[in-house]
Formats: sequence, structure tokens, C-alpha cells
Amino acid sequence: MSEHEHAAADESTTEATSEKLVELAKRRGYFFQSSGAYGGVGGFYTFGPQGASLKGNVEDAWRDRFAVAEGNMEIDAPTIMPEPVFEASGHLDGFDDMLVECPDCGESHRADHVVEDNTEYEDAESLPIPEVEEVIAEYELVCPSCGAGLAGQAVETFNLMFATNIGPGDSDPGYLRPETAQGIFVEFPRLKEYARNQLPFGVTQIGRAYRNEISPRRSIIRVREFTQAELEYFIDPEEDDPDLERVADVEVTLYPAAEQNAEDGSPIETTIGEAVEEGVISSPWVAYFLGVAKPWYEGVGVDMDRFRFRQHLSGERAHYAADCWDAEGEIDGNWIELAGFAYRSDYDLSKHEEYSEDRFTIFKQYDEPKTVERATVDPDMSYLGPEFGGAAQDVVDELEALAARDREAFAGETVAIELEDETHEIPVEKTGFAVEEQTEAGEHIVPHVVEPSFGVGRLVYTVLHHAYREDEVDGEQRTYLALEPEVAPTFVGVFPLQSDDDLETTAREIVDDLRGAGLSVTYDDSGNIGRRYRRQDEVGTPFCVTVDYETLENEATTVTVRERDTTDQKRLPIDELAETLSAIRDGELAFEEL
RNA sequence: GCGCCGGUGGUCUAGUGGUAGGACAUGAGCUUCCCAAGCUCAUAGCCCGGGUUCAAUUCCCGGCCGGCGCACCA
Repeated sequence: MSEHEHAAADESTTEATSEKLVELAKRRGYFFQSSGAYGGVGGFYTFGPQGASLKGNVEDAWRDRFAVAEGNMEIDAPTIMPEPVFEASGHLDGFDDMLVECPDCGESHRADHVVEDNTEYEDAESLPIPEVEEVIAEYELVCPSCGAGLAGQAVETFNLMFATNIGPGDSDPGYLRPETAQGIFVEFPRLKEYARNQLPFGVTQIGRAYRNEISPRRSIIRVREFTQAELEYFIDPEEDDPDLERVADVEVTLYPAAEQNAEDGSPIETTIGEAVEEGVISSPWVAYFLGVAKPWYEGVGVDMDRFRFRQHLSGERAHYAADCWDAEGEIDGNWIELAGFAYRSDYDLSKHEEYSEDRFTIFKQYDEPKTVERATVDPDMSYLGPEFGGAAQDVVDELEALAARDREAFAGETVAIELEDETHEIPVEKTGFAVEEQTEAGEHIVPHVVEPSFGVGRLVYTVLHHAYREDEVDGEQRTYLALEPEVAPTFVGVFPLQSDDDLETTAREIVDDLRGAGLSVTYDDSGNIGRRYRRQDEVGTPFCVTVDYETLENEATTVTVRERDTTDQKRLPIDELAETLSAIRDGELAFEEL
């Protein structure tokens, strides 16, 4: 401990921490509402100098762990994509909300829900708007809140995607992606080439996504433009298993659906290995990434006492997702979603396979080639052409289909095909019908995808919140951010003890030296030394170096290094400074060991 | 989107039908010299639009923004 009075910070976080943090963030440049000069705009935040740096460091840490260390590729796709992409992804329809407002009490309700709850319609969301309005009138549906009639009220759609136009005019609509993942799925046909058509492989992307939220809330937690770090891990569901050994011993707090539904349910403490064995986590792939994520979250500074993995309840899960877990962090008593881990099966790639001309499949070679007997046709176009004119190609398609499903149809002299309700007799000899043995080397499969999807802004907020501390030093109140050195915006502050040319010169030399070693350094020579320490405490700088008169007396050999959380000080030789501090930053050395 | 409450220097806030005061922060100087010290000076503010009024930061209406509740959150 320091020679100074130093109170413990255990009880430092209170309900009001969020308020204090938001104020600090604004004042010190972590984040603030955007476009303030024009009245501000809801749901958009700017990361200031400190925040941008912290966010960048968090992203770098994520990249190191989820791309580099896992051997995955990273891409950077556009945020705007054309309409067909979102027709395929389902966002154009599925992201639509139908809202109807009560004329009496003013409450807005999901029109499709009102219809589904009170009629025999089961999928009201797929009905066109006018029809929903008709149904509401016909059944004389009422407001769920106050009971007033809703007939005659306009049903309005609200799509959470931001729309724009690509190029001049409005003939080519585009949308800002509502999740960064879409860029990975869309580029899959090319990405699989880079993976040399071998499963499994993973692709990451860190980037912005946009949702035109009806009501952005709670500072930076729910915004309209946000950064996601996503990994799409493509696997062959029949062949690929994760290396669970590597994470089996990771201890986790799990909050399974069963516990959430139980009267007195509560989160359970277990390990990844046990959770998989006991079937708590059904997908080993999801389990694997939970096991990777937990230590990573700890490393960037999330308080593990306020962290858990919560399983989605069946109702909140997308229909295609077999199992889904969220990473959650606690903020002032509320659990907020930090990441989602979903086993999405082949949903995304199948949709694009269906909507796009491109192939979203992987060719999977059999161990042994298979020999199959197959009926084929090779029609004589010099006959079919003149005979059927423009319909000739349709005839060929029909013949191919017929050969595949009923080769007996070709047993006679002629074969009958149905074309637009007419039956045509075609001489079999003109069809080139044959039954051949073919060898198949493999098949095209649609990979399944495991998706760990991280919210970066929310994580930055959580890291700041969990790092917020208040204590007392020498009877003076102090506020500081106990940020992990790996992510702190500034790693070291360098000060001359007071205004003095010699002290300042030496201090500036040290700044250059440390920056040359790749450290993030700030220099400050204003006012009192204590004030400068507090300033750095408040932005979370882990270390401060002070040049004093002892430094000068000994021909500039040693300086004071002060640690943020304890305010302890040690004297270090200047020429070892860069090396020692780098080692501390990289976790190879602890300040106490000096 | 609805309801309630709110919006005053960078931050936090006092106050007013006659254009505003404090604290902290910031900058300069003096002083001091290892934990927000002192003194002097300086910079800097009534969210936007309309209305009422001789006069609006203040009252009224609308908007924007924020907090909370409801709804929403693929």
C-alpha cells in the first residue's frame, strides 16, 4: 500500500454510477451525444478522443483473440447493400413492424399481434397492410390497453432499416445493414474460395450497423448506429466438432432457460466441459465460443462478478436458431446484452442460395466416389426447335425432370409430357434418353454457421462502468477508472515535477523515448503535480512518470513511477523505463514486483 | 410513438417578465513543490421556432433533445 491514506473502493459503485459515468464521459472525452451544435440527434453518439482510443483498443483485443488466435479471416464489407440482399436475409419483411395507435388512450400496439391474439389468423405479419386494417374492422378489435375500438385506425409500417438510394433517382434502393454479419454471408461464394473450399473456417468483421430504433435509450446502450464485432464460423454439421478440450476448464456463470422459468431459479456456476456433458449447453460449438469469450471479457476489464451467460427463452429465439446464449453484463442492477452466441444452422446461406444466382454451398468430397445409375436426356434440338418454337427450352426442362423422376415414361415409342395443360407426344428417339452409370465424387452442402456477435459500444460502456471507482487519498476524494492497461487510452503520463526548464527537457526526452517504444503517452506540465495525477486517474491512465530534482542530481538517471489504483510510487532508472513499462502492459510483469 | 418530468458557461447547478450568479474545470501570471493548495486576472451560458408583451431565459404553443414508465428491441 501507499504511504498515503488509501481507502478501499469496494462500495464505490452505486446506483448513480451510470449518471456519474455519463457526466465523466462527456467531460473527459469518452463519449457524448452527436450533433449537439444542432440540437442533438437521438440515438447517435460520438466517441471522443479517449473513447475512440478505448474502443479501438477493445477492437484490437477482439481481433487478436477471435480472428488472429483462432486462425480466422477478417473482412471489411460496405455498410450499404442493395435491396435484394435484404429480401434474401428476411430483413425487408421481417424487420417491419405494423403499428396501430389507439384513438382513445394513444397507446401504440403491434397490429399483427392484436390480430393474432384475437382472431384465428396465425401469421398476421405476412398480410398486406390494407388487409390487416380490414381484419381489425371486421372483427371489431379493440385496444388491449383501454378497450377502445381500433376499427378505422390506420396501420402504419415501420421498418427498422435505414433506407437510401444508390445512384441518382430512386430506382435502385439500398439499405444500411442492420447487422454487420450480412456482409459476410453475401460474400460467402468468394470467401469460400479464400478458404480453399475447406470447412470449417471462420470470417470476422468489425464494423458499423444501423437500426432506426423507435426509441433509443440509456445513453450509449441502445443507439441507432453501433459497432459490432462478429464472427461467422462455417462448419459441416456432420463432420466438424470444436476442440472443447481447450476451454473445458473455463469457469462460467450460466443462466439456463429452465432456471429462468423456474420459480426460484438462479444462475449456476459450472465449467464449459461440465455444461456440455450435462446438456446444459446443447451445441458444443456455442459452448466452445462461450469458453473463448469469458476469459476475453475478463481480460478487457469486465467484472466477472457482474457477468453471466443467459440462454434465450424459446420465445425470444429466432425460429432457425437451435440454441442461443447471450453474454450479459450488469449495469446498475440491470443486465444488458453484450454478445449473442447463436447456432444459426444453414438459415442464412440457404436464403442467399435461394435468392441469388451464386452458389452458397461447399463441395464435400466423399471418402469413396459413389456410382449411381442416372437417367439422362440429350434432346435433338433440330427436331424440338421447329416443332415447339419458343417453347422448345421448356420441353427440354420438362424432359429432364421427367427422366429424373420416372424413367419408365420413356419405355415406349413416344413419351408424353405436360406443357401448359397440353399433352405432347414426343418420339423417344428424339429425346436422347439414356440410362448411364455416373460416378459422383461428392455433394454440395450448405454449411451451418455458428455466430458469436459482440456489441462493441455496449462493451466499452460496461468496461467503463465496471472500472469506475471512488476512493480517498490523503483525505481528498478521488475518482478514477481502473481500466486494464491493455485497453486504457493512455498508458503513461509523463510530468516534470514543476515548471523548470531542466525538468521539462528531461521529461520531454522521456516522452519521445516511450513513444518510440510504442507506448501511448501524454505529457502534462500544468499546475500542481497532484492535479495532474488526478486528471490521469480520471481518464484511467495506469501509470505516471514524474521527473524530479533527484533525477537531475544523479545526472538524469532515475524517475518516479506511480501506479494508478494504489497511488504507490517506485523509482526506476530512465533507461529501463520503456522496457519495464512495455512488459507491464503486455502482462509479463507486475508493478508490485518492481 | 404515447404519458410524466426536465433543458442556464466545458461540467454541475442558483435564479429572474427588464439579458444572469456560484462551484468545479480550462487558460495566463505569481507563489509552492510528489497527490485536486493559495492569490490575481481571463475565457465562457439561458436548446430551437412561433405567440403574448413596450420588453421573454422566465408565460403560452409547437419542435428538438434527455431521463423515467408504457410499447418496441429480427
